[in-house]
This record gives sequence, C-alpha cells and structure tokens, in this order.
Amino acid sequence: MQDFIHDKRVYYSPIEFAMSYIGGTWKMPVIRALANGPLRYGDLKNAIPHVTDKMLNTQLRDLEKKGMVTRTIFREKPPRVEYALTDRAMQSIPAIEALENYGRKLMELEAGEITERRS
Amino acid sequence: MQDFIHDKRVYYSPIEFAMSYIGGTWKMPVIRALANGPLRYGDLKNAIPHVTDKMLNTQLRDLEKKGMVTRTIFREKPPRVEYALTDRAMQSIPAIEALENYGRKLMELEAGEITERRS
DNA sequence: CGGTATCCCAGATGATACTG
DNA sequence: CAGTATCATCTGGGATACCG
Repeated sequence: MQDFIHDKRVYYSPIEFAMSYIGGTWKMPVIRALANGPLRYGDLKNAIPHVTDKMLNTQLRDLEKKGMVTRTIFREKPPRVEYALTDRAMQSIPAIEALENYGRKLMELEAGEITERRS
Repeated sequence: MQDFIHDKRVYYSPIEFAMSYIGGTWKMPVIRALANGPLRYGDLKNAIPHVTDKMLNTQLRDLEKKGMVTRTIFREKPPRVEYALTDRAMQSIPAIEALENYGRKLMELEAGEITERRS
C-alpha cells in the first residue's frame, strides 16, 4: 500500500494508523471499559486496575481529540462527568476483543510451561 | 482479572500481555508479512516498506526470544536465512487482521472528512 | 469529585556507517 | 546476503503533589 499522510505524520500501514488511535498501554482498556455504556470518571478509574489519574486523563484527552470518546459534564451536586464511546470507537471493539482473546491464549501457554532458566 | 506475572514483570490485562508480544511499530507488520509462509531476510525487508535493518533485526530477535518466529540458516551460496512463524504467532493473525481492517476504516473516515483546522 | 502541574527516566525508534 | 555497532532523539509512562 502507499503511504498515508494524516495530521503531518506518515503512516506506513493501516496497523500503524489504527495503533495511533488505540495504541499505548491504556487506550484499549479504556475503550473496553466503556464498551457496555458510558461511565463517570470515578467508575472508569475503578474499572481499570492500576491506572493513575495522570494516565487516565492523558488518555481520555487523546481519545477525545481523536473523536473516540465524548465527555459530558452534568452540573449537579456532586458534579458528574460522563465518558462515552463514539461510533468510530465502537467499531474498534471487535479488534480489541480479538487482541484480548489472544492475550488470554498466550497467558495459558505461558502458565502451562516450565519457566526457562536464563543462562 | 487478577494480575499476571511473567518474567518478573506485571501485566494488568490480557491486552497488555498480548502487546508485549506483538506490540511496537514493527512486530505486527513482520508477522503479517510472514503469514503466507516463510521468507528470507531480504524478501521480508522488501515486504515491509520503510523498515530499517536495525529495526527489522531488533524485532526479529525479540520475536525469536518470545517464541514467535524461527530462524533457519541454510549454508548455501549465497547464504540464505529464512524466518517463519511459530504456531503461537499464527494464532495472532486474526487479531492482527482485525486491527488492520479497523485501521483501513479509520483511514476512510479521515480521508472523507474535511481536515479540522487547529486553533 | 474530577481533575492539573512538575519532574523524571527507560526504552523504543531512527540515522548512519561498517562487516563476515 | 544478512546482518552489527554507535550515537542521538523522542515520547510514553510513572511518582508525587496540588487544585476548583
């Protein structure tokens, strides 16, 4: 395939381009956590073990910029902020689930093997 | 899910674990290039536009260590080295193709939109 | 409750040149 | 043909602390 230029950057393959949207350690876990419906910030954070506020916020801002999530503020008491997937993010779910299944297969394979001793 | 520990590292999700095998800019393109059968080094390099020798070699060594590719040397004239996918790498192909399809969808979406002006 | 602001580092990537 | 070696760069991610 020929090069794809977007936002002044060159992408060599559809894979690389997809990863610019959902790559990194946290973006897929975020999307997966929102796959069953919108969540507010706190619930989202609880749904993703080990994520820090900084990383969660960074990733949410990135995803917003890319048109993958929407952020809705409800000015209630106490304040509420909800994150939801856009259409294009929902279309990534099959790919993310495929990756997740593969990860589980690898975990089984590795758990079943005797750990190699490093020389 | 609970944490998964492998090779002295903690993985928080199957996704993260899968990405430790096929993540990075070049590993999926490499696996995809080998999906239809073994290739020798030069052909593999030609199959992956823009990859440098350093990156291709680094990734191939990584993939070897993880048990994702095999490296076979044929002492002929001229020398020949063939790379092939292992079983566990072949199991990643559906996930990689799903990602690739998603990347293509995103490319269409972006190509069809009027580029936003950044303020 | 839902975030920001700093500072910092390791590791991933790249350019270039050289080799058995 | 199939790589290594070296050096430089850049950014993702983490620790910690603070804020409207």
